[in-house]
Amino acid sequence: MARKIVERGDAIPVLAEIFREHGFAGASLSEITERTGLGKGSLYHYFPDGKEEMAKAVLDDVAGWFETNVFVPLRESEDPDAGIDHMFKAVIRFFHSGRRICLVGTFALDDTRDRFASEVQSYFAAWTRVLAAALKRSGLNTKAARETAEDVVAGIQGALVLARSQDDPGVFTRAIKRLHQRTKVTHRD
Amino acid sequence: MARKIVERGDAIPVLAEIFREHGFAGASLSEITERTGLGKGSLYHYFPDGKEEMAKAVLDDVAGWFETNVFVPLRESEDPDAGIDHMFKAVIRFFHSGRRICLVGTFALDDTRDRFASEVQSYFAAWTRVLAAALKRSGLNTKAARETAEDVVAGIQGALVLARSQDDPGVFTRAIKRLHQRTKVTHRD
DNA sequence: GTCTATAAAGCGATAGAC
DNA sequence: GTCTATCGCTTTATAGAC
Repeated sequence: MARKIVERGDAIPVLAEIFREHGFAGASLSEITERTGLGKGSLYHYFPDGKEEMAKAVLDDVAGWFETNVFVPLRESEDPDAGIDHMFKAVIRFFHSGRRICLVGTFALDDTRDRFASEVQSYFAAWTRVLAAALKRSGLNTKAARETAEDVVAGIQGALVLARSQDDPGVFTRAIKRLHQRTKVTHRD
Repeated sequence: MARKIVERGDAIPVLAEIFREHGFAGASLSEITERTGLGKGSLYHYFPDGKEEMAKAVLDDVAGWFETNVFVPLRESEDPDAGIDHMFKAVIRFFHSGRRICLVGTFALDDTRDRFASEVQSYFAAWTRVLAAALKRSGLNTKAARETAEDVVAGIQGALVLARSQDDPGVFTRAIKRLHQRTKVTHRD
């Protein structure tokens, strides 16, 4: 079951899942040693600053994933709509169709945000900015593009909350479909 | 500064704020005794089951607030749009214009949800259901009403996440305005 | 690099005096 | 009802052998 941890990087996905499940405060080193299979010695060898450094590494990893799988396609697709299609597909995959929550979103809500303020801030700022640029290229004016981008990014976060509250991933996938649809409709006002 | 705690009910708002700031796992009894001004003796006298009972009391209080200030107006306004207007005003007030996060939303995201599954579930289910009924009365068909209600409730949650991530309440208030607008526009498809 | 042992502090919760 | 003292446990983190 548990994949072998042979280097620092192998631990990151496991750490990410633990932080998602328990939040930063609720994630304990004892569970981390258990699920990574690394003793405290190894853990502090790889992450000298302990839990905080582990969370930073996870946030870095998430940022990298979004850069590669969401932002680059959004920026570089010749057809902006294709980039947006790609984003929604990546988002569904990343959040396991609504069964997995957004780590950065959880961190944003409680006082964990203050610990990782710049990481949390730039994750959502980058996402909104890059999506707005794609929407603008697809024909929206500057204001409509920014507003729609905020609505979509917030809508995704809210859909994750709602889906988990109902223990029903369908809430997420249906919300995503509607958000996707809204990016295709030309502004009418 | 700190209001005097003379009975159990007086402690609830303080507890609510502490859980909002730190989440369930991050809220410590030492901070709770400090900020409520109640010693552990009094605390366990009022809440024999400790932290879990405190959180339950807070969730109860939140549910009651929404029942009175959101659900009743949504159900009983002769003009459904007036009820919806009332809801958005109440929401802005409750979440301090985006400076305060949703306790139930935070609880929904990590494993705290499992502890308070039914409270978390019914909070969002009730909100969505009552709002959908109002939207239907205002002219939307059943499906559109349910979808719009989900989009609005999720949109509010997401806007809280986004606003806090950017440390900018304006993100919340602007998103609320757009969500409110969407409930007024007749369905066009 | 990885382990075990351990430190020092904080945790939630309880007991019992008043 | 409120307090202090304390229990037993877990926490993060460190030290030092291998």
